[in-house]
Amino acid sequence: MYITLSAETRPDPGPLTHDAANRMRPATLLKQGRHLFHEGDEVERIYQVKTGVVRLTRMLEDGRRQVIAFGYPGDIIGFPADGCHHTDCEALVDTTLNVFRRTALDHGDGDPELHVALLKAALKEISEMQDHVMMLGRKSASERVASFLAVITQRYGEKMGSHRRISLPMPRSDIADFLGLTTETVSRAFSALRNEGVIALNGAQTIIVMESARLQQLALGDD
Amino acid sequence: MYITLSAETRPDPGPLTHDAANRMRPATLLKQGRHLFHEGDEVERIYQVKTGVVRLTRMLEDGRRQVIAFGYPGDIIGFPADGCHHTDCEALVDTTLNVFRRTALDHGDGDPELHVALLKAALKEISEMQDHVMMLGRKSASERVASFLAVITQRYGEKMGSHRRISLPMPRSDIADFLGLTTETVSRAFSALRNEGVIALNGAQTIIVMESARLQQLALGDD
DNA sequence: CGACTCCTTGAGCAGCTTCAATCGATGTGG
DNA sequence: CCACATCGATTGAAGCTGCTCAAGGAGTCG
Repeated sequence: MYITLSAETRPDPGPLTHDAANRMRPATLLKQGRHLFHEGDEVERIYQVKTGVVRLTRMLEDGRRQVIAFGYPGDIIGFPADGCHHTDCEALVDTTLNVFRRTALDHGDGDPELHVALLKAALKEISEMQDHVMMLGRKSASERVASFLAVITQRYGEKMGSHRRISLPMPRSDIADFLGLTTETVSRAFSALRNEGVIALNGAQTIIVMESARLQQLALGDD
Repeated sequence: MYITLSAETRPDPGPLTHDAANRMRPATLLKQGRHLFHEGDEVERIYQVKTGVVRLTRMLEDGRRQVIAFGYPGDIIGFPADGCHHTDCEALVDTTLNVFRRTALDHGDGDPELHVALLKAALKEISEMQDHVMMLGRKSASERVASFLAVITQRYGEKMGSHRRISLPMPRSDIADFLGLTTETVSRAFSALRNEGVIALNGAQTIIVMESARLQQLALGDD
């Protein structure tokens, strides 16, 4: 999950293709808090999130942390670069994953459709990452938070009459490390949105988006 | 070109593979200042920079700009997402490019090696982009500038005794938009490095790196 | 030489971070 | 069932980093 605002809804988060589904190993369960892999591990498998949410992080020597992405259902996780993982991956909630062999990237495991699908997924990831770069490089704190909420709402929000409800499985610190901010700044931005009536908070995890159009405006700096 | 610090030197920036080279169209020339494509254009071809340097940018409605990447020799440019370009691409100097059909992504244009090579290039781009995200999200201005110079030095610096020389084909404003800073901040960071004897400036475009080890320390926040 | 563009430097300001205290939800033991 | 401990979230106050605005310098091209 990166910060991409687009009009179209998310494609079916099911298996890559019917054929691809036939080739993959049975889904595995990753319990909340458990790591799927660590930075530096050799890449042996590639995963697609089936249900749940995972977090991809990278660290600097001195402990500064960046959340690279959140993996939501349908997202492909664990693309290798020179053979090893460059992020840690941890489950934010109990998560099930479809598993593919790494070799599927080289020759598609005899399944050209799978190969093409993986390439497509990689291209989508590049594009979404570009949005994330734009956000980190050029958007203000409040714009970043609005962007984050707008994307989650658009992709994963449940309709509730004219409103939408989203649940945030990650703590504020993960959101902060994703957006390049501190937890305090994220919290203040949430409060500001609440005070303006754009969102309502129901505990820290559940958010009612009252004015999603306004949220998208704010995400683009249209204030 | 993203901000990746790694020990190994850059692989041969020649054509993807011998076979792939045979399949591609003859190299084209893109004069300095000319656009290869614009944001929103339909993707018809994919390019590999042969000589020269290009700049990939993305804009926000209100004019804020982010340089997503610089394309140096060997880099693949123009990966599509839902069929169209999401960045502008402009040549910073006269540039030659190898050209591939977009369909090479779908079925390799009958060349499986090419298909694999493109996928590999996409995976590398994802990894480098992750470094860029880490930098924008968590590094200070001086660390970003040091990272930028360290990478350029490592990959493209010419040896000059114990020093290395690099030439920066892009103006300060492009560096600033790449690093998520302003030109003034970039300029100040350059001056600080000069005052500390880490680099020497020979005009604005040519830089002598006196202490590249120190530069890499600074890039990682080891000050 | 003069005009232009880009780069550098300075001064003041704003936004975000840091540090610190409080609040609120959750869970545990008495 | 309540008191209390714990952890995350929120809010406040002060400080710092990087931005804005402005002026001057350096290289380039007519």
